[in-house]
Amino acid sequence: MIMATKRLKNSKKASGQERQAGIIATAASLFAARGFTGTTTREIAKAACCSEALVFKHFPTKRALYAAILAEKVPLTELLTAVEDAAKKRDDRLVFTMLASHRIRRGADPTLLRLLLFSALEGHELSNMFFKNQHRIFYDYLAGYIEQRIREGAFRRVDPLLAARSFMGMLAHHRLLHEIFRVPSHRSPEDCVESYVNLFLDGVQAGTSATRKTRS
Amino acid sequence: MIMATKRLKNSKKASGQERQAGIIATAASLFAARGFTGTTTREIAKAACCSEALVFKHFPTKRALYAAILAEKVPLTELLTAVEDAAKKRDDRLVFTMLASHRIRRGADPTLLRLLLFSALEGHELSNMFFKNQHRIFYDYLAGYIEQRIREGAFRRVDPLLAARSFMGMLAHHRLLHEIFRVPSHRSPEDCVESYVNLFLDGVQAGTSATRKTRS
DNA sequence: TTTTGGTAAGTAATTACTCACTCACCATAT
DNA sequence: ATATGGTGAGTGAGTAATTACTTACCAAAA
Repeated sequence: MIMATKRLKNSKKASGQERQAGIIATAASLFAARGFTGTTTREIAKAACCSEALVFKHFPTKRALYAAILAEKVPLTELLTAVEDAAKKRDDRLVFTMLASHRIRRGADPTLLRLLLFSALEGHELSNMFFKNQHRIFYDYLAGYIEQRIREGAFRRVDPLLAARSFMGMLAHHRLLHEIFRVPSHRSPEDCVESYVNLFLDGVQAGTSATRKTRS
Repeated sequence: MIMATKRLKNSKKASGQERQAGIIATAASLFAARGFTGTTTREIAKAACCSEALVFKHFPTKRALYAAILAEKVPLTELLTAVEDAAKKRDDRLVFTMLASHRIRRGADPTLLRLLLFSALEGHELSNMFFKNQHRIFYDYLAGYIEQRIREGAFRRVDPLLAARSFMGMLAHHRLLHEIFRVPSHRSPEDCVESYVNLFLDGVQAGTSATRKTRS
């Protein structure tokens, strides 16, 4: 999880932007591993293979470096356009499976989840924005989709926001168990995704005319 | 959340046990609020209305004090016997509603949840035990109940453990949103509990002969 | 030569933890 | 009644190490 940014021995200097990006990446994994108060600027410098002074040349304070990390946007356009495509075809199963697979997959990196939780627990001011970009965007989108499917009669009349949160809750809890609490899994990620999607879709489709694909 | 242990002005000394319990309670709320590395022994002493030296008379190190907090058991017998009662009557709705209401309720104290998350993120050795006592006990019990109901034909053939985690995931996510990320709620706790229980029961009862109580 | 990338060696403040030391209280011997 | 000595509760003033951050300076490009 923590890895030093190796620098080539013969190239003495890196460009300013490279260095800055390197420091951000290195610090992000340290903050994710140990939290804000648990990480020292000395550790960051050492892991980034430079002096503490250089870190402070790029970022006025430790908090500013932390804020720069939280403010970084994760590109999600690829996933969202693919989901949008499935949504247009009204392929409920695919929509939910894609979202679930994006969160639950083999070798998932717990860094962002840990950053998210640490920032919220430690009460950083940018925590809310980070939460919105990383998490809320999913269940807000999902709530919109569910609302539409209810109007179309494909789902029963549930509270769309609560239903979306329920589904995201299953996924978040799953990640919490395995990535944070280190609970060993007795099923493959794909099996888990399928189970969660089945459970949820059966819940929202109960009593409607929607056909459920049978499982083996 | 954080409150100093007030001592009466005329009674100069407290008994050893009282002091120890007071320090534990005070430190627990501080650790929950700011984490282990984010809390100083000076703050703990000040909040407990005594000197730092006295804190170290009771606990050899800061970590030992933290460990004493995590090792404390929360009495859950009252809830579990009540749930056991509903389980005997095969009142599925009541079983799930009681468990959900215990987690989601007005004025719920986020202290234990914060301690749980902080201890896991910061990687304390006792974190697993704390997790087991605080959380795992619920979904392990629930998994057993679900397994039984499947055998009885009341629930469809789902993976009991995954199903139990799904339900607990809805609740954990709900608490995370409101108690940690401070997302305002648009529904009452009771409404949320009802929605979650309905959604879940419809999911596991789909295709069985189980009757679902209609909602307004 | 000026700008840029980089650092060694500081600083004052804070950290967990220790030590030498009171003080109140209480049973018992005088 | 009162002096005696023991004990547990409690603390002020430290300690060495670590913290975030600064200053003065250097070397290699441009």
